[in-house]
Amino acid sequence: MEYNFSEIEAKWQEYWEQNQTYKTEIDVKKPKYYVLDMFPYPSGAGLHVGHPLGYIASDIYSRYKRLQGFNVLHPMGYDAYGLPAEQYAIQTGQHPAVTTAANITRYREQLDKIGFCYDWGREIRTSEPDYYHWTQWAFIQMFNHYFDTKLQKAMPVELLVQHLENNGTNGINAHGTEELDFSAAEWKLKTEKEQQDILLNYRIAYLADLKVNWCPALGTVLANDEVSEGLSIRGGHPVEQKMMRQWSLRVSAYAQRLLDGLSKIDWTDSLKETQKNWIGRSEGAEMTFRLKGKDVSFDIFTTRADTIYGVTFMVLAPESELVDVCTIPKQATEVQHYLEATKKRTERERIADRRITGVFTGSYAINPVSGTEIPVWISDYVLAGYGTGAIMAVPGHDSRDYAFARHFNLPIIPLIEGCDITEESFDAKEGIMMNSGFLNGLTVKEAIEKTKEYVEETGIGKIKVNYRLRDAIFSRQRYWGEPFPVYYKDDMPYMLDESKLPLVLPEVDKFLPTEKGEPPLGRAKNWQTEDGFPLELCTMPGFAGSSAYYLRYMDPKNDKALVSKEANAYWRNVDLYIGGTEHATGHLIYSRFWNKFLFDLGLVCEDEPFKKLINQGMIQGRSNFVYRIKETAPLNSPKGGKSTPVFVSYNLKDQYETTPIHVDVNIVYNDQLDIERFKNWNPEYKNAEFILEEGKYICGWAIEKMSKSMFNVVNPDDIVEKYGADTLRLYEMFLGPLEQSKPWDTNGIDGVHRFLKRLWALFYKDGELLLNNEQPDADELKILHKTIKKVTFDIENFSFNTSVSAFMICLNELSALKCNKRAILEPLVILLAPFAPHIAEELYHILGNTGTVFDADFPVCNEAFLVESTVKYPISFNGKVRFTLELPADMDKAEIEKTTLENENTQKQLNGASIKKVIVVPGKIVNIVI
RNA sequence: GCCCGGAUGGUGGAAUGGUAGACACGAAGGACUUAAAAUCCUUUGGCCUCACGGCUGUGCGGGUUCAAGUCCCGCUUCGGGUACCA
Repeated sequence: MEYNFSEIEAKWQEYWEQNQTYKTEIDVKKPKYYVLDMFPYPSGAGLHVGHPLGYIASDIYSRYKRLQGFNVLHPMGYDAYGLPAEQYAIQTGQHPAVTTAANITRYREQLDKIGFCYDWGREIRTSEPDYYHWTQWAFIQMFNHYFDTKLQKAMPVELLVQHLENNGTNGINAHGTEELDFSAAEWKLKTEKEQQDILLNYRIAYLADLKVNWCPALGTVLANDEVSEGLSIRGGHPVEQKMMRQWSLRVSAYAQRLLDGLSKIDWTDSLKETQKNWIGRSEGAEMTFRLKGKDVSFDIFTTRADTIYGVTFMVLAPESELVDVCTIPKQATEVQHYLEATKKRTERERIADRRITGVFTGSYAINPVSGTEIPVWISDYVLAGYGTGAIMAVPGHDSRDYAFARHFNLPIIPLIEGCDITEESFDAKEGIMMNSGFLNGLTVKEAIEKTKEYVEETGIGKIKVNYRLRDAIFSRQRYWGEPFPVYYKDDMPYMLDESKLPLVLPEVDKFLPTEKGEPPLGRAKNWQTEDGFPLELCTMPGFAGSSAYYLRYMDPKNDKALVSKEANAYWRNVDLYIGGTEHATGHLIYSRFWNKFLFDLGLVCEDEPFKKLINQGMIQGRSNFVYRIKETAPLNSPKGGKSTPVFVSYNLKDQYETTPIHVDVNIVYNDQLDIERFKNWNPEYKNAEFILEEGKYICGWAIEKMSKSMFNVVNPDDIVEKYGADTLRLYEMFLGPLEQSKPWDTNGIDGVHRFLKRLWALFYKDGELLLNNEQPDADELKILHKTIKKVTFDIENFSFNTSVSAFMICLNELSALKCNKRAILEPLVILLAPFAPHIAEELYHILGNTGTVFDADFPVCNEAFLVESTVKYPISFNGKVRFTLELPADMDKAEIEKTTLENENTQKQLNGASIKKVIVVPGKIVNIVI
């Protein structure tokens, strides 16, 4: 019997489905373990060989945990809303629901071939009404809550209304967009519309006029994490700043908790660091500056209050409300010109061209500490969105201020003894203060503390913590997303009653904005409530559906709640989450925020959604090249030339002038081109000629991104077809450490395929079953248990590449011993089952078992079999190993030293030299220093 | 600029401070075969040597240590993240 992988794999995949092997239910008798993959957006291109990397790793871990007796939740679903399907719909008129469904079918086929242990009974799709019901529901809760800064948690808005009725804004602890100030009496005098407008300032989901990232090409607003360097992440279209009334989520209120939570979770340091930077906590002081000659004062934020004596000018952001106040009539025209010029520059232009620009307002502020008068300027290097939109400029010790001062010839004062500021500012927080009044002689660190105290005591300011984290803009002017459960009355937003959920996405005739420029939902017929109030026209962004999907998997069919109390109490949170780093500042922040919000409401029992997180590395492509000799370019080329292209093999190409051309990696084997297939690959090369080396055409190669245009995309289906799913799974793991980025190179897959064939050969040879029931000897037991120990350790550490090599070593050793013993092979098969489930099932049955191998117990290492009676000591001289010496394992240090020194090889090496020192590490090494 | 990772044979990669290159690919040689595939065996970091063996070697330069790919300091370089964040 041969190793017929296609037959075996089809057979077991069918068995698993028929027997519901991976169906998961709550079982309080067993400990739970929740393994989650980041669910995919089902794109039209299907899966390439890089996509399943993380899925294979999580699948191995899930199966391993199950074999160890855990009740493992391992679900999968689809992030089904998204821009590409809608862009495609705009171009073709094809409804995004149709293309999305087709893509999902394709994904499912591809995933099924790899043999994953997902419980497909729990599948979710974010675009299904019974799923987005709960996305809409969560939004309503966010609208109905505010963030209490003292309790550091979400509280019902009714409590806030009570407070406003009794005390106005006095003593209020609500995180707000703006600081408001009114009395209880004033509150009561306001109209309902005015009151609603004020409440929007505090709600966690709120509507506000914001400066947003507007992408004209996509016709929508984008969140900060969807924009990079002024271009949209999806599609790379230019993004501009625009004021718009938009829904937002008050993520910034949770900044401190999002930061604190990082210390409780097992994520990589680099990912935590990325989130820390994104949250961007900075401690400093907010100080008040008075304007000279006017009864106006304004606040600035600084982390370097200690440099207050070095302030030589102030700078306002162009968008700041203070611009009007500060600008004197004489400067008005100039300021106006500057503001207009700034407005015209897009974010992208500002990044590309960092000119120093600015304009003087004509006003002077007064330094609250030194009393000095300092000019107030306007410049776009100060951002309206951070701090107070105004800064005190200390050119001596801030490089941006320095550049500005140099450009406009403003004074620069050094504040640190001995610092050189002739060429650049001295930004480091070190040294002894000077020119700084009461701070002179202190170190910078002392000065920072002293200034803080001073600021608090004198009341010229207060200690303040600022965060870089912005609220998440939640409106998208697109069709293919969750509708908001929102209607408008008198221009104010109101939530639909929860009984009206889900609010189903309506049909539209086209997926484009209306003539009036409204979002596509403006085309929907009867898009209004029963009472005739208009419904919201925007839809929710991509991250809406992915923020709480891990909760829904716990209880996917529940139509009363997102997740039942008992399902949540059992499954709690994700024990292991595997996915890419690209979600570090998007999904992984939003999910944590969303979960914390639900936690505050008492709806989920864990404060953090993902306990342990592993980022699998990117699989890069490995492209192949052929080299066309230049003068053999096609006839229609400007240079003319021969009509038949001539290609020269890699190692001979330097003898010619050549053009490298990407060639499909699927017609290249071990860098050798299949010439016949190449000729058929592109009609242009039908009659091509080849200059070969040693009868072969060898291709060049390069590591590039895996993409269609580079012809380096490898489809997992092709690999499964040719080698089987088990080989694919083993090979993906064998490529290298899970977290490292590495190129896919199909060369080398033969190694793991041979491994499986040789494993098979321990059971069958020439159609004869070799399996026997003989007692294993000590050597065989040692090989087995050594492997159990190594593989268990490696799985626990997610070092799957080394576990595959441990299996290979084990097999090499067993093959050498011609071991066909059941007592050895049966545990080995179970050990291998998480990695290569199909062949393991088959062999498990050949061993005479029934049912599934995944109901077996994972083998446990018995250390007794690993005990060695002797140790081979490397004997080194001055650190260089010269020979080895086999000594009894229980020999003590003194004895080892004595035996070593008496050894004739030692005497030979010493050659009469005197010994300075002998280091003996029992069980390890002997080093003789001469 | 700042933060985080890397850098080891022709290639992917192993290596709790203790014999660097496990395991695999590729390559070379051999066996089997009419031939090919498949399979099996041998060799495979570099240099010197018929050989025994020796020298050298983990991006570069220092250091700590009996002993450094591994720890420390200073660079080079590649990848990722992030940015007029005051």
